[in-house]
Amino acid sequence: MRLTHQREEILSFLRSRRAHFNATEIYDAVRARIPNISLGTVYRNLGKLVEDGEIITVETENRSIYYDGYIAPHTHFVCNGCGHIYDFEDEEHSFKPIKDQGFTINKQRTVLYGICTECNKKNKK
Amino acid sequence: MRLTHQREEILSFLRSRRAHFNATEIYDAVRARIPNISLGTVYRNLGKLVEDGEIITVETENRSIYYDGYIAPHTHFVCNGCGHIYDFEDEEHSFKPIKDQGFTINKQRTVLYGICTECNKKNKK
DNA sequence: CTCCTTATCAGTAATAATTCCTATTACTAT
DNA sequence: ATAGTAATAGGAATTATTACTGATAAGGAG
Repeated sequence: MRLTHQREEILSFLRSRRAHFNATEIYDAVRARIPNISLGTVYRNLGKLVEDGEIITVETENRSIYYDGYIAPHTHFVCNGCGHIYDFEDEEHSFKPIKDQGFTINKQRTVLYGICTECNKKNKK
Repeated sequence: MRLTHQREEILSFLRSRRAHFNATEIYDAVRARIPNISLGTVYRNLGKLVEDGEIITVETENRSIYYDGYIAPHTHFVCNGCGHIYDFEDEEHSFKPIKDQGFTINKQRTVLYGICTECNKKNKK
């Protein structure tokens, strides 16, 4: 995998921010540094970076896929009030019964939905 | 919420099969019984049924949303070999640290990805 | 440093999934 | 029966993502 300028910018953007972005948001952010980058390039590189394990995807009930430069296993919380995605430590999961049946687990995703602390405070007022 | 013929057929189809279907598959299945039902109607009713808690959605790394008539909390396993989605019991999760911070959790989704027992067997041959 | 191969690029067209719109029909309560 | 509301079929529109094409540039060999 060649380390192109475009790929470098996309990866460093995702690594520099502990947040979750969809392809369009990444496109807009990277365009500030590479004005004529195309959306197709963003998608292609995001795909390659995921394949390579440099970043991960977060699938939620929202329509678009979010990309995350923080790749250690963790749980996501989507706030249905403000839409923000929060990171939390994973609780212990062994998935032993599943593995014992002969299933190979390569990837694990947990997404919680609800209302975050901030939005809960606002609602009380 | 009116229990229309269309809504009834969609719901009973999902309840009768312990499997996971996307909107097009449900459309095709229900069309066998209501030939002139429209895809828009299928989507609208799926949305209402989800809102009402009669069915749940499963978001995966595949592009389309899957709908599930089995609403008790459970974990999904997506096989990257055959594409089949399996159901498993949830392990115990308290999410206590998250709740203690003032977050309200309304919904929890865990999706595992890997290779199922059947596909593992086939690969060995 | 220069050449060469080939992955990658920008730009654009195509596809797929989902949502929206409009005229019409069905149900409910008066 | 009538008015008012909710749901429908059918199709158009939107959104997210992928595929295609000729041009460009990354990285290795000499």
